[in-house]
Amino acid sequence: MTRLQNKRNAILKATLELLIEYDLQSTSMTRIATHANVGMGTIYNYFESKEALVSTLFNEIHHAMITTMFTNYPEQAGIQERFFHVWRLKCKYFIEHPQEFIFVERFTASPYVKPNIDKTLLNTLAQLDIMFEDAKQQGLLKQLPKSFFIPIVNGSLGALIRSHVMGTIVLDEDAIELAIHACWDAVKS
Amino acid sequence: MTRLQNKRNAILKATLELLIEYDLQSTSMTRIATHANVGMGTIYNYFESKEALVSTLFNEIHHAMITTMFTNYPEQAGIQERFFHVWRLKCKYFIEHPQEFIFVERFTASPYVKPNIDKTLLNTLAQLDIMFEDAKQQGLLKQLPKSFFIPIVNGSLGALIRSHVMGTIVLDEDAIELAIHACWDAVKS
Amino acid sequence: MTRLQNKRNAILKATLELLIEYDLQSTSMTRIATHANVGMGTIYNYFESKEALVSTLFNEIHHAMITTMFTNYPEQAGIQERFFHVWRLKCKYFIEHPQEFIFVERFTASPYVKPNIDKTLLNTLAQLDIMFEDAKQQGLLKQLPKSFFIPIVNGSLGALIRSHVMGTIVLDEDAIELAIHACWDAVKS
Amino acid sequence: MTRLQNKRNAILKATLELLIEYDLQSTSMTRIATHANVGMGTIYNYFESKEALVSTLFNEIHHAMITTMFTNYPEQAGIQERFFHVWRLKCKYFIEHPQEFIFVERFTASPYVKPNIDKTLLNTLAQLDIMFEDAKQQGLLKQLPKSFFIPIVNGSLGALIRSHVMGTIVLDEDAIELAIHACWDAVKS
DNA sequence: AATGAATGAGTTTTCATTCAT
DNA sequence: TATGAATGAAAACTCATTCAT
Repeated sequence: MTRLQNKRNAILKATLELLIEYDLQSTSMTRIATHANVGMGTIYNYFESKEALVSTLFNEIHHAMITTMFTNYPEQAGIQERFFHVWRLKCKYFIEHPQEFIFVERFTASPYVKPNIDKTLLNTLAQLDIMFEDAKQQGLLKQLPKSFFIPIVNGSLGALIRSHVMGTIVLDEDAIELAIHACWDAVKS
Repeated sequence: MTRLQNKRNAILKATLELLIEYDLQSTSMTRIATHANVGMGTIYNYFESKEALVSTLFNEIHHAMITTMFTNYPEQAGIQERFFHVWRLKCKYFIEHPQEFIFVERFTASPYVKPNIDKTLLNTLAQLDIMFEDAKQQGLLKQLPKSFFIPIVNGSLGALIRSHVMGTIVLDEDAIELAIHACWDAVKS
Repeated sequence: MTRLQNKRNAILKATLELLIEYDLQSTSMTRIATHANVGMGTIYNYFESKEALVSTLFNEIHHAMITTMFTNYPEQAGIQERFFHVWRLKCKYFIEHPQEFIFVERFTASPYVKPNIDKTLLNTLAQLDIMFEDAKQQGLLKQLPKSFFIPIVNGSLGALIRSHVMGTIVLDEDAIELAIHACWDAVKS
Repeated sequence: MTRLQNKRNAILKATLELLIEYDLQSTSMTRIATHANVGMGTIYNYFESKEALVSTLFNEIHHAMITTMFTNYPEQAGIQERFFHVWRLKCKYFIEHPQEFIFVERFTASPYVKPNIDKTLLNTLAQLDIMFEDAKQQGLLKQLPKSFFIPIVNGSLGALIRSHVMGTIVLDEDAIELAIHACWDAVKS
């Protein structure tokens, strides 16, 4: 079983590494197999098709990111503490996994990947809504529709992570705190 | 010449329309030609290759967006007026051109397109730096490296535009003002 | 147009020639293309898929055979004359086109080909029913269900043609007449 | 040994069942193994290759059919009795084994199967020649080359069996007798 | 300039067969 | 013996590009 998981993981890793550097079309199955040190046909023992492989990779990263964001989530703490917790972990996750960030950015909203968000994930994500709802109740937020807040925060931080990954800024721990603070200022009343 | 431009434009339009719905690989040159009501070989009278076609489309949209952003730019006005001017126009441009937005989002950072930012464009964009520099001089900005500000603002607004285009929020004129205001709060000290 | 038909015909001819000698699976599209003196992709300009190509070949031969059988069909003549006319022409058609015979035999009832019998063909074939119906009315036939007669005749003649094509018998014009006579004896009361 | 034979038979049965419904190429070894409730590699303990498996199946059915045809063969009886005996049993065999009929029809004359008619079988089949020779001696047959008679009879009956298996006619015991009678009329002088 | 049939390199995918367990 | 994951050769098919008209 360990061996099997190794093959599967090697294939996913190879796919990730190739796709952040090359085109989808020039990242051929043969190339992936070679890069993963695996026979070509082996990929098809683990994934139905190239599309399924790329989609699986996408969904696994997405899942890992969200799971990370809510690790040790202080459900009972104050708004700001919850706010900072979630986005701090998101930033850290992608700064530690820059390839995953590039990949997810590139394939979000691509017609090629079939997103597969399961119930567990949706339940987890519901915490964000609860947080913003609580914040609204306490009059902490700007007079904007609720659905505006996540894009505002996510958008800024995503763009900063991209800049960091591209090397145009350095997003260390201090900078992350300042950045999240800026996002908080953006949404707070 | 008008006829020729018509063909060229028809090809670009067809490419845009197909690429926001379909994959790069499944958007074949034949399909583009058919959709543009043009012979297959005709595309090659206007564009060197598929890559050149897609890159041209990308760069023309990019160019149009930036040109729009700085139309009637009040170079001598106050910081906030300049700040709002630029991003208001960006929002409006993409809300009026949702297909262009989707396309640009999808192909920014794709290894397939070759961005071609010319001098004029760079000069125009330099105005943003000037604005943030002026703002910093006047002590209006947070204590963050200068290169943080554009991602913060651009990221938020981009995400909001995406939400609007996807139909999860409505970004009308009032909402745009509020959103830019939020971004200003994010960067202001 | 002539050129185009030539390519199409060359492809069909090559497919026929290869399929009577080799397996379906070892008759690759590349092999067909080479044999037809045509580029590989060209096949796909004329046929949707390998399956479509083989099915088309099958249906065209089938069509040609039936059309041949009813050429100058003496609709008003006596039963025997009509009977001999049809089967004599079928025998002659396949003796002149042995490859077509082998191919049709091999792919009749194969799950691979999709038979496509159009209305015209069905109307033509209805003549057989009419003939046997007339014969029955005149009390010329054995006391057997009507649907037995065609298999009886067709089966015998088909097997004889196969033997001829395989070289174990010689089915010349005289032998054809004798064979059809035998078939007539089989069905006549 | 019984267990082993069971596996072998399960594999042959699975092959038969799949091949009458699906293509040779889409009837993969994996599919056969799954259908036979047997491990993939197990097939190769009993058969050298896919080709050997299919050929074996073909030859075993062929063997069974011929053996059946000559069970209790009344070597000393009159021509007609022998004639009816043989073909009656062939009809019955295939009506009781419709899958075998479809399979044999499909793979007779396929370049894929390697027919393997052993001496015993040939000796058995020689009885047919003897019967027709005797008939000829007694002046019972038409003035046709001897090699014409078997195709005439076999062809008709095969076509009738096919019609029965396809459901377009019903070939019950009475109909079989009438059909063989028709064949006798075809060959008799 | 406009066209689209022809092309074959390059891609995804299948599947018979092997072999370590 | 029985197994089925691993393999890669070989297949079908796509599609950017060319070029004769």
